[in-house]
Amino acid sequence: MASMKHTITDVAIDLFFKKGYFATSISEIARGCGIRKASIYYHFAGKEELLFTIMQTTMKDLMAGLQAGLAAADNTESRMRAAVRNHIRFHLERQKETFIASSELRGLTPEHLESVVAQRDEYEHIFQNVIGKGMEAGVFACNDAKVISYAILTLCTAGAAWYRPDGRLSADAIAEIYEGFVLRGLKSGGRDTNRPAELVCDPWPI
Amino acid sequence: MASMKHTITDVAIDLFFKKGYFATSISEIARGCGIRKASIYYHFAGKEELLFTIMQTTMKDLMAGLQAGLAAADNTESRMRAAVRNHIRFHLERQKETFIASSELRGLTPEHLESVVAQRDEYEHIFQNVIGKGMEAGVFACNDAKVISYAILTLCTAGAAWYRPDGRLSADAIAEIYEGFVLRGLKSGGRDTNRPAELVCDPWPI
DNA sequence: GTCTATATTTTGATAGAC
DNA sequence: GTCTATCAAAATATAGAC
Repeated sequence: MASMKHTITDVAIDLFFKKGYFATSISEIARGCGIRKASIYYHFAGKEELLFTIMQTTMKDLMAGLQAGLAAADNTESRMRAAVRNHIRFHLERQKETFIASSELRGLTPEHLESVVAQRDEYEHIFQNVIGKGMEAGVFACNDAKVISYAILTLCTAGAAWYRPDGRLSADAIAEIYEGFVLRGLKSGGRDTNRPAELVCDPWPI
Repeated sequence: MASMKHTITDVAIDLFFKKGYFATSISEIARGCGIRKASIYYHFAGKEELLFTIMQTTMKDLMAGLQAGLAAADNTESRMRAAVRNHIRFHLERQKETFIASSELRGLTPEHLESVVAQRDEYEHIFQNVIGKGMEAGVFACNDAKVISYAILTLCTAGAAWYRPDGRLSADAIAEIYEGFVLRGLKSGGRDTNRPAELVCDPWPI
């Protein structure tokens, strides 16, 4: 059932995750698939195209999860919770691909880099919009939405770097802890809204 | 004043940060220093020793900053604030080195990896101790101190990946936003302490 | 689709002159 | 301390048989 193209992708994901993109050779990927390295070039133009394919698929699926989560939520807080939950869960459940997608951008050609960064920017923009709406509504502490979005996104993204599927806590348990931590951090009413509103409520001026 | 050994280290930090450890060659480092690649080997045993030196120095300085910050604070909250502030500020101000230290561990020999991981574990342990004390005292929401420590540490560490020294916000401004976000996330009294205390107050069982 | 064989380049590292 | 010269190994990628 599994095509060789699929097998190559899976082996590459495994090796790129374990050793890194630059430290992984075409020969190793071929060995993992039980074929010779020349055969790889029948399925992919080269190592970089393999990396690009992995990243593109990952970003597409990540975005789809966000859209689905947001569509099912009807107020600012539940939308934010859905966004955080999707982001952290996706990064734990598809750990290898998400880790590659966030750490191997330097392996892409300029054209492919531009394409993946565009996908990432679109995703971030939606995320920042949810945060910005919450700040405008006073549900979240007024702060710099862009920096806060980076904080939340990278926080979850880094989960792919330390998570162990056979570890003490399940992905669900971690997602619940993270969701609580992030939402508390966002909430207004605390003593830590320590900057004047007119200075920091400026979500997207680059 | 600057010795060649120092110059080599600086050039290597620059290139490892920009291109990654595996994608950087000894020739490139030599070119950046204005010498031939063979001369590098007079100062360092090889590329890996260069990486190890960078990482070791970075971890030592990071630890020194934490110790100094904690020594100047006298209660749980201010100790936590000092720990977070040191961590985020260090990762922004010494962006290149900290980025390398957190993303190029796979480039180390097993012996050197063990050494750096030991330094990192010691650092994490101190950090987790501050969090654990806050939870015991009821100052922080009772939660899994280990996971929360990973959340906070990776959150700040990732700052080295997106920070731009010439960007809209200074390292100080970002540090203040992060400190507020993290402390709010930690505080008890919110509605998000959603797990039984006896289950989650279990800081260090691996 | 996969193979063998090979071209080309580059790598990390060493020897020995100066 | 830095150089020239060189080595051996490994890399990506291609040509052409089957």
